[in-house]
Amino acid sequence: MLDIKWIRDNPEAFDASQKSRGQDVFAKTLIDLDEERRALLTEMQELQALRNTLAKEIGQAKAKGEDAAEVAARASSVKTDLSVAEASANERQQQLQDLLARIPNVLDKQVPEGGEEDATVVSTQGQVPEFSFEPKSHDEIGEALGLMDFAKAAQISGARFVILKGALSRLERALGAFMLDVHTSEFGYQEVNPPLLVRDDALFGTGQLPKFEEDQFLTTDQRWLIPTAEVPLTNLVREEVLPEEKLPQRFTAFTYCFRSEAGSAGRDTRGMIRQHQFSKVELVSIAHPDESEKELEHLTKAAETILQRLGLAYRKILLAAQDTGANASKTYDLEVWLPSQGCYREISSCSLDTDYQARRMNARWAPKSEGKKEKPRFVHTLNGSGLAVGRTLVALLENYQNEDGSVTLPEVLRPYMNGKKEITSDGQLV
RNA sequence: GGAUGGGUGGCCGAGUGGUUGAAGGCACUGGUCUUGAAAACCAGCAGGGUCGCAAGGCUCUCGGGGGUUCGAAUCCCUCCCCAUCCGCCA
Repeated sequence: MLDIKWIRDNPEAFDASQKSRGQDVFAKTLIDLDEERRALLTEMQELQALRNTLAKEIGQAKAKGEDAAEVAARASSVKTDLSVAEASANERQQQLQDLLARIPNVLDKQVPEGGEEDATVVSTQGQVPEFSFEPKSHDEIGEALGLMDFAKAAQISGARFVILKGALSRLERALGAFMLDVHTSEFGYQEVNPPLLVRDDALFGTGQLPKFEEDQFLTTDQRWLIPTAEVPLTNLVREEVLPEEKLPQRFTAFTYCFRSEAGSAGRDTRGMIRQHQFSKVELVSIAHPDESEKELEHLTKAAETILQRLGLAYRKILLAAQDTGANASKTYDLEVWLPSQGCYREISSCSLDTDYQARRMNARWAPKSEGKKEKPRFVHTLNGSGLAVGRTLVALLENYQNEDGSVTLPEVLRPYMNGKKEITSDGQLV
């Protein structure tokens, strides 16, 4: 959520950002609406003041035992006017709120113009593997191992589900544990095991509601399956006022995520790239506004470290305007090399959301300053995948596959795989 | 799911229709005292909105929303949350 006052003071900056994003709401609409709202508000408040004065008079008169009938009659008519004024002020207020709730964050100045093709490649790391044979796709490998079953998953749950078994099931668990260990022991994140079902307010707080309702799964009791652990993790600070010295707060969680994938019909239909349910290790930082830029680098580095340790080739890109999510002022994507597709595919998305989410969930911090007492201010929130576990498994299978169909396990994972080095072509761990 | 009791400022807690945005305490900030610290004492200390150059004014907020009333933290309705007991259950 943006601050209407900020928009009032910076209409050009707001419009420039909206234009870059390809949005069609501009400052003038909002400012006009806000002006009307404020006029109505003033009117309403004057009537409230009058009401309060008269009510006090009545109270005083009664205390002295005097007759207050005349004042009471006046008060009664004020009451009628007031209810009309309140109704129109509230209506305008609601209109403005509804509009603001759907407006995306203001883009950082560094964000390049354009769409998907216009991302800036920040760095490219690791060695793209060369194969002396035609590399297979992860789903071919997994099915050949007998450890990945899309057909049965479809029978049980429908399209966009998968069943992992044996070594692959274990591999997913190992990856989650490995990632959590790195983040908690090396990057200062606290491991959290959050709820996977959340209320409207939580989703509103992180910005999935009201605009992206159709991407979520809603349960029969009006709770939502989390599309990412970003939702419960960021909401950990909702309605809090954190002391300055407690910043930054860093949280990580290994959870399942659920997405309806409405509107992505036909995309990534094969394999486990795009599923209704997938596991992810999420990173969330709650930061001081002056430190948030730096915190984004810290968070992204944590995610990159996983890729590096796993020996996967990847690149880091800065998303262009139209590809940057509504919450974010700036987003880095990490893309991992997938031999079967011969290209880099998103495996992590690390965003600085500035105070956009904090405003929605009223998450603040109290500045600590000598002598002077300052008002609480909104924190900055950041989130990133560190990493998408399902896609990491995909990348491992493809990048570490051997010609005979076996898959070598990277060194760092072996302690998490009972010391085993390889998944053999018949699906055994050895 | 049933029953009961609760939700008040950063925290604890008083307050059951009338100048109560709210006693008291803790925490915090400043000061006095002290070589320094502690203690003691004095003072300050909620947030949002809106008007105003400012000083400051007005207004809203006692879990959320709605209602009764000239006037609501206090009465009514509804929803949410917490606690305890019973039932059910991984």
